[in-house]
Amino acid sequence: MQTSTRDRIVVTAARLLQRQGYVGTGIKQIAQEAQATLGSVYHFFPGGKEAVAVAAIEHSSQEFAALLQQALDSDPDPAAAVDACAGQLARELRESGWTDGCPVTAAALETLGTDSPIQQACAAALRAWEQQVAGKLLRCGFAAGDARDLAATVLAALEGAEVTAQVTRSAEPLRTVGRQLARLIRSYQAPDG
Amino acid sequence: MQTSTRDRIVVTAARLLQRQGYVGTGIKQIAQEAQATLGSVYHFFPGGKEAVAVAAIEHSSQEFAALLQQALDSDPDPAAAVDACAGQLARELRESGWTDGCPVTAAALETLGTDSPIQQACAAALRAWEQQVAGKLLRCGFAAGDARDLAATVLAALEGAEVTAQVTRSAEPLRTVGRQLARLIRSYQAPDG
DNA sequence: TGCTGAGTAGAGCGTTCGTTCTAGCGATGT
DNA sequence: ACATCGCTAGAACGAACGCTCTACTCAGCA
Repeated sequence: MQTSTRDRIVVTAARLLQRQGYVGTGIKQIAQEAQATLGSVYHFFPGGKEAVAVAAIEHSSQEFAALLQQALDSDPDPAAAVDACAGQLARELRESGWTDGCPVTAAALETLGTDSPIQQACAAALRAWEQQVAGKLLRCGFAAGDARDLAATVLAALEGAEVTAQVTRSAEPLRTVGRQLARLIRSYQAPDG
Repeated sequence: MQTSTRDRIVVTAARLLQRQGYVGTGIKQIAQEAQATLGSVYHFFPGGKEAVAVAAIEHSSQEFAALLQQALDSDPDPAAAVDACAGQLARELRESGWTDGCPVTAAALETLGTDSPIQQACAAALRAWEQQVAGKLLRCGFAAGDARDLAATVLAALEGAEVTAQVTRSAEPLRTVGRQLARLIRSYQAPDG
């Protein structure tokens, strides 16, 4: 067995959470698709379903952070990098049949009223990704305030575009938003920025 | 009894769907909170839970369309109108304790893989809202292509900002995105647009 | 007075949920 | 050889799920 049972549970749970949300994903389904048994799940995660979900979200958070960093580093120009990032999201979304969107949105929306650790994990993921974008902008010479505002906008727009793309089963929203975000970023680099 | 039983079911289902998603909302909960009985629900909606959800989403779609139109009409300048729209969303979100976000996102994300009527209702709602924004831009003299791209970006960004605002329990993402969207729109009105 | 049909009321169906439980496996240490 | 321990395996629990079903109320009408 190449991967450990625990890892298989986390990875499987992450994928299912991404596609079906928290309530829509059952512990038994996770165990079955991870080729583990119920006993194993509760052995590694005595905290039950919620603990599995938190571990899965943290896994997804780091996994996407790596992809995001790679896309941001792909071009020295931040506007082009953000556009590339949107393109990357569009490509992966299409390849997955429009099912694998943002790995935390679905779970986050379902646990909003509560102050569950799931919600906190999702918030932490969003904050970390935003920091990555802001860091790229800072390194490119943007003012701190501009970098913060732009990073928040970039992340929100990409998030929304991904949802729209999933619902309409089209890559166009992501492509369009990528172009518009690039334009917005460049507007700060213009002479009268 | 002022409102009809059917209307109470639809309105209650819409609110619950918005907050808890499709899977997280039970038929019995809808019936209870709507002060109706299970028999009444299945009397008015022989299609069961799915039919209730579709009716609720269509209701939410029209309700939000009215609010959106009102915000868009509040200012002749499209950039200011979009910013006002973001502000309006931020205000309502805070007043609801960060629970009442986009009325279709949660339900849409849960039914993505499927081709259920719920997913189609959500897609129709998004398309209708985008058309409203595009219409405003067209009326303000924007080129058709620009209006379409901007409308898609505005809607995606607002959608994403609302999710971010809900997860972080802060109005700032919506305020920031509103300002940045206004800037983006104005960049098309500049002399070298 | 009795019929009809819309709407109300809720018991109960089979299924699935998250969780707990006991039993057992195989590798390791002594 | 034996005990220990990490892990696997799945039966079983109570609760909740969506849905079906029968019984009931009550207004309208001849």
